[in-house]
Amino acid sequence: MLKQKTERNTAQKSFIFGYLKSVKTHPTAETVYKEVRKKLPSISQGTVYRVLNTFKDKGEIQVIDTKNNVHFDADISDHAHFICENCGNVYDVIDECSKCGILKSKKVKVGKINKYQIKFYGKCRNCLP
Amino acid sequence: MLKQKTERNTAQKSFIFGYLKSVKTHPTAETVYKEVRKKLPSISQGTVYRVLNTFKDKGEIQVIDTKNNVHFDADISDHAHFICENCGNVYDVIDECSKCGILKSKKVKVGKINKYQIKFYGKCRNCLP
DNA sequence: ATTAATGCAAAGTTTTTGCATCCTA
DNA sequence: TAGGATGCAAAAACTTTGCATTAAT
Repeated sequence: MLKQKTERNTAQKSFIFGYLKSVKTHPTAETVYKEVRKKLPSISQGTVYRVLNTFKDKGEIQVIDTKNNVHFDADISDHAHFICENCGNVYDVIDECSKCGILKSKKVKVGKINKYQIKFYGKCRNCLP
Repeated sequence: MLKQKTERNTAQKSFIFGYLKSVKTHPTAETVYKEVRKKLPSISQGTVYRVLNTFKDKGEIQVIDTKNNVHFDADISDHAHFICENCGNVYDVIDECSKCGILKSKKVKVGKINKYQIKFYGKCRNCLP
């Protein structure tokens, strides 16, 4: 019988997850590192990457890849993002997609859908002329 | 008056674009390199990356980021992908989303949509039990 | 002939990882 | 006090870039 690893709570994990939960800005790993380091100066980049990957693998956070960066989001509800092609900011656009039947039914021909992510690209209101 | 750069046609560009157009498998940069090299043994990785980026910037191909890889797709119509969480394969699921009014209207509150990309995650039929 | 594009290799960027140490349970 | 997690730094992985050369127009 294999021994079960028991996960431990650490300040690093708490601060990282707490920070991600507190913002709606979809920060990058580097931003997470910089922000968390303000409260926990000893934290290392390696730990930030390790913890973010662990959360991702457990499905507790989701990842949004854009042209230039990898963003993290502690809101794991199926939802959409709007990525400004000008400034690169990532915005939530949850409501606008809630009526799509296809997404709700979660069935497609190629397989069984577990989750989905929609990305809209365009110019955000800050960057429109 | 500034001089206008005129783009030139090269075998490298033709083979890369032709290969991307010929497949429905959403290959990675490395796969593009390996495949094109079969026909054009002298091509370099740097050129592959440079050409792929140029096509991307011109909007002639699109990029699909997944957990483990960056995939390229010469089909630039707004469409959805299904990413198998088991084998990592990327499939097109165009038809299933064509009825979503939100996507068609291309308007959201945060800005003006130029294009969109939907990613479904799950297990493909090959990987279902 | 010009000069855009390539091949090559070096450099840059981002992320992962080995290991000694620390600290949670 | 056992072993999971961290900090550190080195390494890996991936992508970009400078430059001499090639080749498209």
